[in-house]
Amino acid sequence: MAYYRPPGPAPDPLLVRELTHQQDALRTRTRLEPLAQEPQFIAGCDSSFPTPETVLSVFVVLRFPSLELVEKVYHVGPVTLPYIPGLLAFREAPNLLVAYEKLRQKPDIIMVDGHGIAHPRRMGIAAHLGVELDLPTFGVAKQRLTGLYAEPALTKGSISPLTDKQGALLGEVIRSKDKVNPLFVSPGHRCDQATATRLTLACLRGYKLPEPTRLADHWAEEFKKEIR
DNA sequence: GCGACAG
DNA sequence: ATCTTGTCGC
Repeated sequence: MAYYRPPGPAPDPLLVRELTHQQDALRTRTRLEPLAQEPQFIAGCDSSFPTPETVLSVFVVLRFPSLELVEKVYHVGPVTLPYIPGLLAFREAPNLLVAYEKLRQKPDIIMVDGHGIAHPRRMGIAAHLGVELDLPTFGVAKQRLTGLYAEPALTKGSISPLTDKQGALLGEVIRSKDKVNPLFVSPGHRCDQATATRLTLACLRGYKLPEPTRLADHWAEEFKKEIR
């Protein structure tokens, strides 16, 4: 666990202010609603950094609900921003969008690794990507960014709400496997909590991570070897 | 003022 | 995210 973080270079306050504004503008375009129809294809995506200055973005598409891998693509580009809590999307989304365009089989919904509305300004990378692609998205994160919750029971399938200080629902904390740290699931764009949670559970195959994210992670590792 | 802080 | 060995528990 990251109890202590070594002090990194202080991000430019003017840049942070500007990006925060852009984030608020994007937020006005988000829509939380149930899926129009059951998905036939669900995508997973992941970002990794082969070197400090290059980002490798991966997209995988699985047939739903069989979860068989249909397609996998990647794109390597330059890193343009350091990691800043709350502004993750500005660092990873640009390159992810390029990778997305390489997909021949477009998905009906995307499971993003990171948060959806469970974000300080309700605009985590899942919501951000959803708006820019105008496609349904939801986030599945391994760590909490914001919100309060009670530890869910240690058995697979246990769920407890993630809320803000006023009690509004931000997402759900889900135990995806017995006795492993829970996942933080929240809707991004054109999706609601029930859908995000239902699809996450439907994508579990005995591992902590649901298949879209797990396979995206796996292929990111493979592609990393391939590009050297 | 102090602590928290996705990937 | 990334670096990086052995080790504890189911």
